[in-house]
Amino acid sequence: MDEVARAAGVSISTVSYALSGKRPVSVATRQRVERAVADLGYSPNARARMLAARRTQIFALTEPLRPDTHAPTHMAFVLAASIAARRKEYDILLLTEAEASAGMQRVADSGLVDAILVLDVAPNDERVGLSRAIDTPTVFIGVPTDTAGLVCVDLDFAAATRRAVDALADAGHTRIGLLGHTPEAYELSNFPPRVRDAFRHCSAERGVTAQVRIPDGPGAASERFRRAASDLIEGGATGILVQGNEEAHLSVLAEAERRGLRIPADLSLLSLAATHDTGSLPVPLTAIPLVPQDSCDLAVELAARLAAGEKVAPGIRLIDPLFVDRGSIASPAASPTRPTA
Amino acid sequence: MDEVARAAGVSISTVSYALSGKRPVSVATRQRVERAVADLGYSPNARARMLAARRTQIFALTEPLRPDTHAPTHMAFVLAASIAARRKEYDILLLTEAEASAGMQRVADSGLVDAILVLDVAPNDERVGLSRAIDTPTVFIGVPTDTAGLVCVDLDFAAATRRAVDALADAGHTRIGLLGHTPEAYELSNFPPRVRDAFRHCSAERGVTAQVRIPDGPGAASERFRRAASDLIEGGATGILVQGNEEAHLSVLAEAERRGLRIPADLSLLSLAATHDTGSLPVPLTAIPLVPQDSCDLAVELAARLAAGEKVAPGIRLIDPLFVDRGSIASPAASPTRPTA
DNA sequence: TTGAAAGCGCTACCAT
DNA sequence: ATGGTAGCGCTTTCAA
Repeated sequence: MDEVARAAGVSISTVSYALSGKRPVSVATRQRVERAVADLGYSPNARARMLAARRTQIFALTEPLRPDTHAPTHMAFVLAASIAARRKEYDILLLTEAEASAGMQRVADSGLVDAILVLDVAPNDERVGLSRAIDTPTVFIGVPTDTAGLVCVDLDFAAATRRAVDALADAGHTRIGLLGHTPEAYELSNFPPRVRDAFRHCSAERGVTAQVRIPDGPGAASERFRRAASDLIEGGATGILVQGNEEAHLSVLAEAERRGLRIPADLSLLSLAATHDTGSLPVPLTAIPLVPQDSCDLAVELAARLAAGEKVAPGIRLIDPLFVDRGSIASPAASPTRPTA
Repeated sequence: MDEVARAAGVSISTVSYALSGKRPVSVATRQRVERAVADLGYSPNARARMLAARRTQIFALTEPLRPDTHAPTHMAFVLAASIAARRKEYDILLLTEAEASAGMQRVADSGLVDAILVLDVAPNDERVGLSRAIDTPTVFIGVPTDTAGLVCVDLDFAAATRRAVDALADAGHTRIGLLGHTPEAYELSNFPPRVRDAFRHCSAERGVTAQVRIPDGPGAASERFRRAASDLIEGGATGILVQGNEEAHLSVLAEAERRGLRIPADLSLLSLAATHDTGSLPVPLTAIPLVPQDSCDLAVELAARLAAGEKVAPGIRLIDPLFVDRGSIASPAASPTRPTA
């Protein structure tokens, strides 16, 4: 930087200001600095900047990354967070230690990062308590049980579920089903219970009969999904809300095909809170998707503000659900007799 | 740190040495320092340490993360790299920008990281040229076409393939098949061609008839895999080397079941270079796996040495393949007439 | 609009 | 075995 200053015939502080723009610099001077920078191939030293500015321009992203987690979904969130962060001149440091708290504590204590983004939030997440104990601002992508004092971001699952129930009820369905998540997901993840409860609640309000079927029992995952879908259809459901990953969706479609049910003529389907592309399935599905980029954009926005020292009111920021119509919902078949396998 | 020094009644440099261990410190002093550290809840400032020590204890991990990449595999490598790095006191900074080179250039120029790990290496990867132009040490996990001057780490695919061919040939198979990767993988990834060529070469050497079948044509991925397996069996292959992800493996097993072929009595199967657990498939498969942790451990080891200023000879470090016998290989059925669908 | 200089909080060299 | 101290390469306050 010293060399740049000499080459441009200005002081070192003027170079700093010319580059950061934190102080007005005359056009002539700025150009001389820019030329010197280009000529010398100068680029500022991140380490020195970090120490002097007291910020690293790095966010930590904590994600336990258990072996059983659904990789594509997590990858989507990591990618989305990374993209959002770069837009605001931040880099992402990955924290994947077995004990999620250890890494968080470490980067907080050492001042290695300006803020922490918490992914894959469990209802009773150990990182919740820790975030209250450290000085580094923390933003949760997902909503744990106890949110006191926390900054959380998530899809508005209640609104999404209501919208989904309404879509089926509006089309005339009176018996609707929810294909649930796996039993474990109700323990480890934060939103499945919220969706289930909202589903029951909204269905009651709309006066439609609601069934929830969890994919459990023996067999491979696809078999459990298929069986769950089968049970819902047997139970009289003419419209089903499908949750889960691509495999779950494919299994439901496979079961419909097995029974010779056309979509949406014989069976209405709506994908709820999926992160994969439900438009490229064998039968494109109308969907209320969970868009990682939306959550991550907002989370990064809040993290950046907190890192800049701005006050951000604790609380839960819910993202409005998006409704993507792909024509997989219709009125239930007029005839009560429907073809079965 | 100043406070700790005063509390312990020593100089600030002694505190530094007591904590880093870079200079012998008497037991008594060390204990006084440790007490002071504990009492004051002191933890060293990472930013200051970075500037003074001229290293950040951070490795960049560049991974394009295209939407079409197989998420579970990439995730496995990211996790493995993270674990390996933490063992050596390094953190991982994720670089996933669309133009992989931009991020690499940036962290190199600013001195933000001590070394760069390159994942998902394409045969003609743009990061190869860049790595030669920057000062930051770089380690490739995968082998590009032009490796001059590079430090690369990878599974010894040639040895793995030879071992696989030998296993089938030793069991008495005279017609063996290779279930190839998808056509795109041969362009974007670096090892599929190596395996294919080694397969043909080794088969010729062993005097066994080799068929390679690429899963292409219409239909879903699983359908293409199934068809490829079917073609190999129709072609007379009594032993098949299975590559690819879990779906590919499942498809081959499904096709075998469809034809009523028992494994290994009627058909021998060997999984080659898979990153998922081939022991938990419906039929556990004998395998020569690709173990992300092995590659990442070695890569991190080399990166750490380079970061420490040690000389590391450029070149390709190949990892010895592991052979995991799960009993899915047997002698080919004595009778030339085998049941077919 | 610009410059001078005091840090930022450590590391590591030079002493003793 | 320990202490003093000069940087590391920036940012930012205070002055002009």
